[in-house]
Amino acid sequence: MTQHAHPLPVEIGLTAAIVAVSGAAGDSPEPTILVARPASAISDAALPSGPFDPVAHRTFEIGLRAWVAEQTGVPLGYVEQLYTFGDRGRHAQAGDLDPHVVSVGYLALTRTDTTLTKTPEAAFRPWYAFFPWEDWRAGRPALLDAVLLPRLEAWADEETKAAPAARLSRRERLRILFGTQGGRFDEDSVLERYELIYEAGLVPEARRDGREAAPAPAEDAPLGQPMLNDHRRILATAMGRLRAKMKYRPVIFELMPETFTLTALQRTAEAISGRHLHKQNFRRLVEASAVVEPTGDMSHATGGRPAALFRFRREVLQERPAPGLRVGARV
Amino acid sequence: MTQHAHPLPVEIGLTAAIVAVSGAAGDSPEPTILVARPASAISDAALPSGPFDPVAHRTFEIGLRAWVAEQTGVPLGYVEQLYTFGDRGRHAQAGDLDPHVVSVGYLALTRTDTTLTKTPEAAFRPWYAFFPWEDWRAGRPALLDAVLLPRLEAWADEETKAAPAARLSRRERLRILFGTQGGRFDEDSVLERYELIYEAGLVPEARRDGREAAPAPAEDAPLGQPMLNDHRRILATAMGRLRAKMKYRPVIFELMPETFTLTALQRTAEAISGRHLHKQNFRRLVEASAVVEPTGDMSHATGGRPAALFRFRREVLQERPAPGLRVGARV
DNA sequence: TCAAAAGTGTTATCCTTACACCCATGT
DNA sequence: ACATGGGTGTAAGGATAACACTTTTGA
Repeated sequence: MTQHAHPLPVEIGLTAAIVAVSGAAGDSPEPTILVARPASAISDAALPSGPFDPVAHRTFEIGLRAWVAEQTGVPLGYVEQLYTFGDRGRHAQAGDLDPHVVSVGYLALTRTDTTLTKTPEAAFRPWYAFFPWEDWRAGRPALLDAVLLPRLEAWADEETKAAPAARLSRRERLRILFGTQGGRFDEDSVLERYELIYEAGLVPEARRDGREAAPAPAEDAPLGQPMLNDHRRILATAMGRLRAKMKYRPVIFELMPETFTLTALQRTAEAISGRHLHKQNFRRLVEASAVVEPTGDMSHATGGRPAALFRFRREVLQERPAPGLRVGARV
Repeated sequence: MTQHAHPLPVEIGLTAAIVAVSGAAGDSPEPTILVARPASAISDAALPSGPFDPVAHRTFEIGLRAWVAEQTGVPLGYVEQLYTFGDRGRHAQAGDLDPHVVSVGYLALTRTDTTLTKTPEAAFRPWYAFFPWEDWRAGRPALLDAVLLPRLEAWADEETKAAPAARLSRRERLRILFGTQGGRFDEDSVLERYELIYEAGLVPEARRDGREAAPAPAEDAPLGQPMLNDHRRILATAMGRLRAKMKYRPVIFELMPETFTLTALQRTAEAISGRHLHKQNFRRLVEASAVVEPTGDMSHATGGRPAALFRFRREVLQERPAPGLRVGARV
């Protein structure tokens, strides 16, 4: 009940999931994430991460913006704190890792995904490279039925043979999170799905973490590219948060160019949410919410009939409490 | 881009907003919050807070549960991380406060609000004592029009005289957050409202923080009881999060006794959300969502016709992805 | 002239909100 | 008998989801 009785100093690291959309002006945009060391044969990709210096910077966010600007040159727009991780891996033995590191995860959005001049070893990579099962734009990902679900089902079967769970059964969680057995696939639950997969021991991160190997060896077909430490968990948190946030805040425009066509906006919304959206309903929704206004110009770069260009109406921030794109249509 | 280049040790404090509902079985439940030093003439109330020992505890949550159990004897049910505060007051000068303290805020729910044996100096106090403008159960709080809004309007007027804001104008934020000028009062935006009031310098916390005094001296009619440091901000975060969470997760049952009447459930939902709910719609909603089941027993303690007793159906967790009480009715 | 993409009009359904009335018990 | 709270049926309105077709350009 006392305030900080024993001084137990730890080190604070700020880890950022910096998201951009490549080709947001065009027809096939891809959400990308800034990684420090692009995955190679020898090392996993890592999110950019830096120490927090409480003397130099008054707040985390100021500190974050400072080192990101300094080290990568990427100008951050929207920034939001995600979660603070204090654990050294859920199944690590005491002393396994340095227990004196706490990392505060952040989601940041930027429009710049042009080549980075300052850090050649950092690059924007498509986020679905790390989460292939989250991309449903072209329908149900083949990976799901071919690899992921069979392994998860096997893992769920395991439980039935052993002790029945006190809480939610594995099979029920599978159904709720992946929409098996007639359930819906809720695209916002990125983190929960990753944690299930992690628990099942199907990603290398889990095995690094001291967890027993999964029934099927996952080496031969990695389920998405692994990342350093718990960085993929932070990215999953960021993806889920962005997908959810997009529906009630106009954050998507932080990722769009100044002007854009409605189709480009739809493709970007689809790229982030990982779903295909219904064209007419999307347009009606956008029109009804009055979040954009026509510039009067036309884009002739579309290949077919020229498209009207629009811009974000900043005034909506002052008009409506929740001016997001409440995309809901399944198809 | 490097991982934790310079060791800059800081101390981690865990601060918990521990919520219970007093009289959840009865007709006039009140949401309460555990405070360490009940507000007296000489000192502000404080949320229970303890240090995080990274050696003893693997995760924050384990550490939190440990010291809460040890020091207060309150058994925590649902626990959720809220936010990590790294700043030493938004307007403090460098060196003002110890910059080496970072506090991780938590929301925790408990059913126990019986007298605490272990810590006589801790007590559950109604949360609306700290946020009187958030209680709309008996209609629009008188405090709003009598005290709060006039001062906020004065603060908004100030701006018009000075430079116009680059972003949202004060008046617009007022309208959006407090529902002035025909807007809606969104009960989830507890934190945003508190931050506006704080920015306007209307709470003692803001003045402690080096902010200039508000136009009207706030001493004579304090706007809710102040708290130590930024604890009222943490409580505001907790209230907003609980109000929002209640709508898509069955967290309310963490605050209810094992069996309860539908009216008791409604009164509890009202107590938390701060709104009056429509009886028939609430009941239909509860029935449709199938989150409760009748026990078969009746409660004769109501004063009128006996009421059927219900219990939470834990199975809904396994059936529906978002089994909350989507209360939406205005009246 | 035709491919390729932009853009629109309409209807069915469900969910939300609001309405007013009857019921069972204790005093 | 009557006060007190428990409990229900139904209809209006709006939002959402699904439907297929016309228009305009570049090649």
